[in-house]
Amino acid sequence: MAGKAKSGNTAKPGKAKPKKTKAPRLKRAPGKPLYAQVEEVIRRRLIDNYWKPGDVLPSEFDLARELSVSQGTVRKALNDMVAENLLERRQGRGTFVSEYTERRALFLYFNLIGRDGERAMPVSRILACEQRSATEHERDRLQLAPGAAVIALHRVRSLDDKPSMVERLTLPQELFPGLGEDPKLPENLYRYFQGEYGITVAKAGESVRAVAADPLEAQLLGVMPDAPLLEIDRVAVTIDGRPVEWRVSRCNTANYSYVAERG
Amino acid sequence: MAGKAKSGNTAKPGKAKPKKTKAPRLKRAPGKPLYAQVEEVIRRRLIDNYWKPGDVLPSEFDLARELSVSQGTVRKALNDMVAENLLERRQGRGTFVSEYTERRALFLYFNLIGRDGERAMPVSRILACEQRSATEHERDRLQLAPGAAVIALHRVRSLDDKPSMVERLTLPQELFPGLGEDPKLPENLYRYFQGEYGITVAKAGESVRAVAADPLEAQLLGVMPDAPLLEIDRVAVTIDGRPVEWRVSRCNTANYSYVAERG
DNA sequence: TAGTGGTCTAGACCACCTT
DNA sequence: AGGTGGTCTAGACCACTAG
Repeated sequence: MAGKAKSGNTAKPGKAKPKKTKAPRLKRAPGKPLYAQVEEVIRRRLIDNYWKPGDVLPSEFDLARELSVSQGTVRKALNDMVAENLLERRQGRGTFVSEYTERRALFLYFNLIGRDGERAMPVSRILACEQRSATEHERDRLQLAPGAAVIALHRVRSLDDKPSMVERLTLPQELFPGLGEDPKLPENLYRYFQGEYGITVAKAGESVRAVAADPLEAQLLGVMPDAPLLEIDRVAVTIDGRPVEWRVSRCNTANYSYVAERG
Repeated sequence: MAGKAKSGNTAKPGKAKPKKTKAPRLKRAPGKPLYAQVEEVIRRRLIDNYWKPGDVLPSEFDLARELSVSQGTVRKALNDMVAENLLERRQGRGTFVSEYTERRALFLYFNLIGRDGERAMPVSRILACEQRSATEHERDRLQLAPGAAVIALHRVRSLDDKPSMVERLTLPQELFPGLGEDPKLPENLYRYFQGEYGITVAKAGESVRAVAADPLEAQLLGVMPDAPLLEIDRVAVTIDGRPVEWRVSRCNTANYSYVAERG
């Protein structure tokens, strides 16, 4: 998965199916419950891109037969993975691998909402894109080896036509070869990562602070220097926990606020 | 539940058990699944304080017999409520109503962490406490009728002995009679609400912005006026969705940051 | 009509905790 | 030893979606 991928497999997988990690014939005992083993098998196939976002999985009965467990055990495993947002189930249709729909991207990974409670889709303008050695801080956040290369993006995002966020993204160069060459990147980056590089972002940790706008940010966002900005520091990781993106956003929260649910 | 309660029933309920909303003998059909009806019964008993935080529930079999459903249906209902943080299950022990332990309070409702990743317990000092008519904004947040009275608290909270947050809390006076008279309130307010007033906070919604410190805040926190502060606006609600506390915290995030998980 | 997931049941056995 | 929740199975029926 490291080479010079970039295939563009948004729709049909053709016939070159990636490896299916063989049918394991699960047996109980090893300390782990059966349903956990079922989850591991399915998770592995998601990681290996054997099943891709949008794909439909075999039915509960088929999976149960393949893995030599009961349908109820498969059901528990699938429902657990639904709770993790990895799968979606639709009655009468089947079980699907979660996709990065606009709605989902907005709801899961874009948490600025307006005074009216509406989420607005941002519009981005790239200011700079370079490829260079990772700084120590970047290596730390992305778990990279010394000397590793990164792609660094700098962009401004507007909400309702008003520049509202300044973002700096750092990506491991090894995982995203050629990404910087594309002058226009789509707004839904995580879907692009999945479609172009087979990299699926499964979750992200965010830490938020208040900071003062530096002169450049102030100019870009049309605020006074030292105006308060909300800084969102996010590391996005794949299903297997590898960090694949570090993003620091500085937002003018005069008209928008960052939301979270607790409990 | 409105009177002049304040009983102090932290441990034993004595013999004056609150009403148990009778055994309903559930039957399938009304559009709602059986397990959802089981959840409603249990939820109602939590709301009515028939079962209080720390109490142990009857076993799955006993509940199943009482409600005339199968043990598996009760199990699904209980597990759903565990996912909502309302219940906790311990193998070999039983099913318990969630308590506001220090750990739980910190983990669920205190989301400032230090650079080292540690959560510190804050120490509060009350600056003012008054009882007055709710403003329009307060009535809106707490869903109060015009003319309703509120208790307004103003306090400073320190982390590692350094004043780090200025908080304004607004509580419906009707729900917390006599609260202002207690000169020293405990650090874990939500446990106090439960123990003294029988009011259980089940979840909270937060919205976060960056703001500039006003002169008073700057003085209290030892920062320059207009320094950037993180404003956390939280409304806490009970199990049945009634808002019971509005809290606005303004935090110096020079040494702490607000964390959230996404996905 | 056939196939899917959703609900519900009944029963077996295991792992853990208490006594 | 007895009781609790945790796992696993097998089978029935329902609700929804599709062709």
